[in-house]
Amino acid sequence: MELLDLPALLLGAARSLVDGIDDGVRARGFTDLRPAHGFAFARLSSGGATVVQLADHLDVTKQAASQMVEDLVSKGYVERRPHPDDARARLIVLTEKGWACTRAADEAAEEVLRPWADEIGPERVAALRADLARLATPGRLRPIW
Amino acid sequence: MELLDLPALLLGAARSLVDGIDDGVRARGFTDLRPAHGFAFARLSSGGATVVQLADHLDVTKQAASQMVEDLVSKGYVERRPHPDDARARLIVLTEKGWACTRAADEAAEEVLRPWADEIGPERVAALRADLARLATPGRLRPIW
DNA sequence: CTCCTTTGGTCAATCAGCTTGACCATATAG
DNA sequence: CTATATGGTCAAGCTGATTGACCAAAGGAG
Repeated sequence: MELLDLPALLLGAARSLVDGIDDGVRARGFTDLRPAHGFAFARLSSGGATVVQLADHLDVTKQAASQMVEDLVSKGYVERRPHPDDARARLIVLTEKGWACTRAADEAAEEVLRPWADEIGPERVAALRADLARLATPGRLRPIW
Repeated sequence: MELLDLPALLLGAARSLVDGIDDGVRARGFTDLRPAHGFAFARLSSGGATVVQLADHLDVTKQAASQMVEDLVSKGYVERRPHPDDARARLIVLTEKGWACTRAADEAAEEVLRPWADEIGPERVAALRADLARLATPGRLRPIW
């Protein structure tokens, strides 16, 4: 059993997926975003997050996360609100534009994955999900590009 | 069926794998390499390649590939030989050190993948391989980080 | 309550890896 | 033979990250 091509295969699949979704998002009019922003949106879409929480989720320094937030604020996707419990912190939340983009990303992901999922069938999808989860360390997601 | 977490799952698995292999390679004494170098080595290990071929494989510009080759030459992993058929071109080939590193990477990959493959069984591995291949565009591998 | 340490956040400088643009040498087509 | 295409390098610049310094508010210990 040749295992050694699995990393390349996995990477290739991940990249196709991410690129496909990114294309779909751009096609829906959000042309000033990178895939990494999508992972930030995913974190922000459940009640917002602080810069530090975002940094932790993206596995970058808080400075990098802060720069990204500044970028997203200037483009109108998120806004900084005072944190309800901590006067030092700010709660970063999606704006309406941010939500619209999130919906567009969900549509794009569905569009890319649906034909593939239908082709291989639900039980294979479930198996793949389980096997991948077992392979991944419980650690965090790093959006790499 | 919730498909939308698959990108993150895939990315997470790919990253665990790549990081695990990278750790193994470092543990074997090759501390001055990044994962991207591994993908270059994979291309070079089958008879060498020109800078342009390498650039194509890595999906970067030929300038970027050239810089990477220069880096690997200076570290002793590859060498530039005159190309047998084309006086403009140079054939980039692995040195003995480059081969040693390639073997180390294979060992590391085996070490990371074997327990997981044994756990889920060969038929699941085969299914996963097939499903991933179907998901990936025939396009090229991009080593992203 | 006051001190001291920890934590959230930003500013500034720097770095690594990649891109674009210009250029040269050789190959190849007409 | 000339003209264009291709392999490769040099140089400059950009982007997304990093490290380091710093400030303000929080939280624990006396």
